Parts: sequence; structure tokens; C-alpha cells
Amino acid sequence: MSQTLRASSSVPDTSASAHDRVYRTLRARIMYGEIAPGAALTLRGIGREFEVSMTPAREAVRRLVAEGALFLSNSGRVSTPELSNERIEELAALRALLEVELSSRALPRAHMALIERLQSINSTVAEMVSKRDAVGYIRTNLEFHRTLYLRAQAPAMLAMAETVWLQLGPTMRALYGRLGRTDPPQNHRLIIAALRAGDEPGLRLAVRSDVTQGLRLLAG
Amino acid sequence: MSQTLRASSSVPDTSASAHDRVYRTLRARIMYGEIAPGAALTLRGIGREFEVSMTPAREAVRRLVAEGALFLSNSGRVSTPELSNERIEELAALRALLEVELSSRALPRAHMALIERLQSINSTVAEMVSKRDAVGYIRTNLEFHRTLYLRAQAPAMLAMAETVWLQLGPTMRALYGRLGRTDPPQNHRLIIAALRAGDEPGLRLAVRSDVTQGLRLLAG
DNA sequence: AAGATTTACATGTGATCACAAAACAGGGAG
DNA sequence: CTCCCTGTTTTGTGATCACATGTAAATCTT
Repeated sequence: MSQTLRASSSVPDTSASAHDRVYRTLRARIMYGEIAPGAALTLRGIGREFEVSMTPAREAVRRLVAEGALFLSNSGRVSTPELSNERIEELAALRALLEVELSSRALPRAHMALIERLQSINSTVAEMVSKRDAVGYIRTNLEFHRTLYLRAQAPAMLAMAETVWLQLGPTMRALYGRLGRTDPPQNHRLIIAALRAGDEPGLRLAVRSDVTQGLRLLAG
Repeated sequence: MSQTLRASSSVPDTSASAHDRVYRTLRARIMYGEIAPGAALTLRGIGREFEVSMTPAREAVRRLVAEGALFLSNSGRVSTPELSNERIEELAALRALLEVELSSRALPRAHMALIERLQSINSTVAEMVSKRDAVGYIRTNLEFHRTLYLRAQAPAMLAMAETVWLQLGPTMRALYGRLGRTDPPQNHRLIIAALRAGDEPGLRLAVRSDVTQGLRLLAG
């Protein structure tokens, strides 16, 4: 009953192995802030939830630890990381560095269809903000950025940016939970405007502001 | 006979778990270009070499795959990656992005002792070049960069840079093997001079040049 | 002799087990 | 009430096995 179907579709992304399913699910949970910082995970608990043995659970956890999404204590216990303020600022700087470059590379390839799609996603972001849905906000916000950066045709750079998102996931949840304000996605509108105008310096500035905004309320 | 000694030394960095030892050894081999691009690895082969079972070998390989150091085929076979030219250029751009920032952050903290240490490492680099020792060259060259970037006090950023080095490892070996020329580390001297003068624009330019130099001979 | 087919081997995946160590809870001494 | 000790439970680690699959070698057919 274990090995079901194998790649019935033509796209190669369906790996369909057990540890990959566990990995993807946990990764999404962490990236989108569904797990609080410092929450503990156990291999047997993961195996129980996904109805697999410890082996796939271990591989998924190892992979997430390698990506910085999970913290491994000295005794081998795994938990989602509690980041220090210095670490958060450093990761925010990394976001700025990578995503400014990605947006700059995406700019010449950003046609009208992409801009309309970004606007559509942005309205969903606003909806999530009005509903106070932190997880939904993080998810659609990152979808906004990912959609833009995909046009950069730089998969390695995008993968690095997603790794940073992953490391910030639990912390972002805690942040946007603390910040209950209905902050309209103003920077996103600036990004869209800069894309429309073909204004590269403006785009870089808007992306940098959007990426580093939510992290200011820590150092203060 | 399995569990032998456990942490006889007092330093806490010796995790002493089997998969970590395998991981570290393989990582060093890949990063320093001791394995050619496209070389195949097997879990049982790794286990035989390190005298462990398949389990630690699997975890080490998974971790390296997660970091992009190894390529996982559709059927699960692992091999060191053969990078396309686009991928190499993208990774070089990433090196430039990250390492320019790291050097810039290290500049205000670069005292005399660090500069002398960099000069010492640099003489070893020159020695490796004269001996046509590709692996030794890559190792000491990266040690030069790592020593400088450690002063930036940005561990996440440094980890990302090392991940890029890891992904480029086998390719760098192939590149510097093809390029047999005795290229003196001229850019390194520019870096040291800029550090001494406190010249940040010069430093950024020198690091960017050093990092992207060896990759030009591909696009041509 | 060349191509296709079948057989044999090698390899990755997941499950299960034994073991050591860490976390936990409870009870007793001060 | 607090601290320490001890017994119990939980948890990670590594080894081994069964199985499916992919690869390669060998055999057969034409």
C-alpha cells in the first residue's frame, strides 16, 4: 500500500516519496508561521501524524535543519528556532540583498500579465490583513514576492531567498501576531507602480522598504 | 562494538555522531574540489568507507542534497552536480552579492592582526598556485575569504556564502584544472590594500573582481 | 552480428529493533 | 518550601532487514 502511483502527470515535481511529503508539509507550516518559535517536534510524533515510521520523519527533519528551518539542540531534540534580534536583523538584511537583486532582474521581463497577477494577489493580501489572518497574510505576501521573483529566471537566488523566508517563518508569525494593526500593503503598491513605470531605482527602494519594514519594531 | 568512545575532548564542537563525521568529511571533499562533477556516490559505498551502516550515510547525503552540494536523480541516485553555464553565472553573481556585503561589514573591524593573517594565508595561496595544487589552492583561497568574512559578525550570511562555495566546489576543481596558468593572487593583494587603506568602494570592487574572475572563461 | 528481451545484481526506501542518554516526575531529606 | 536524588518514560541514533525499482549484463532471436 505504500508505493502508490508514480508520476502520472508530466511535471517532474511529484516525487511522491514519503519523506518528501512530510518535508513539504512541515516546510509549509514553518514558512507560513503555523508553528510558534520554540515549539518542540519529535520524530515519533511526526511519524504518528503522517502515518509513517521514524525513518522518513528523520530525513525530513534533517533536511529542514540543514536549511535552518529547525533548530537542533545538543542532545538531538528538534524545535523551531527562537531567533535573537541580531539574527533577525541579519536575515532581514539578507532578504533585502537577495530580493532587491531578484526584483531588479525581474523588471525587464515584467509584462502586463504579471503586473495584473500581482495586483490580484495583492488584493488577497489586503483581504487577509482585514481578516486578521496572520497565516493567510504571510502566505499570500510571500506568494506576491515569489510571483515577481520567478520572472528573474534565477532559481538558485530564489531558492536562497526562500530559505531565508523559511528561517524567519515562526518569527514572522510571532511578529505579525504582536502587530495587530491593519497595515495596508502600501509598499506592494509602490512595487507595482515602479514595475509599471520601469523605474529600477524606485523598484529597488520599494522592495527594500517592504522587506525590512516589519522588522524595525524589534530594535526599537 | 558500535558505540565506541563519546566526546573524550572538552571542546563542544565535536558532535561525534556518525552522520556528522560523514557529513563533514564529504562536505570538505566536495567544497574543495576533490570530487569531479558528475561522480556517483552510493549509500552502501559511503557506509563501507566510513565503517558505518546505511543510516548515517543516508542522513549525511540528504543534508548535502539539501544544501545543493549533491544532485539527486529521479531514481534516487546521488552524484555531484554538473552545473550549466547559466547556473554557474548565477552562483557567481550570488558570491558577488554576498561576499561584497560581507567584506564591507568586515572592513570597520579589520585590524592589523587580521590583515597580517590574510597576508600569511595569501602566501600559502601563491605557493599552492606555483605547485599546481588545485585542491590546495581552492582550500586556501576559501580560507582567505572565510577569515575575512568572519570579522563581519554575520553568521547567517557567511553560511549562505559557504553554501554557494559548496555548490561550486566540483565545478571549481574542473575549472582550475583546465586553467593551468600560474595566476598570482593579484585580486587578493588589492583586497588587502583596500583593507589597509579603509577604502570601502575599492574593497567592494576588489572582492567582486576576485569572486567573478575565474568564471569569465566559460561564457567566452 | 545487431537489436531486443530477459535475467541477475545493485541501490534507494521504509520499517522495526536494541541501546544509550536525556527529560521528567515523584518522593525524601534538609 | 526548596533542593537533590532516583526510578520511569520519552527520545534520538544506528543497525539490520524486506521490498520495489532501476541498471547492467547476458542470453536469445532474427
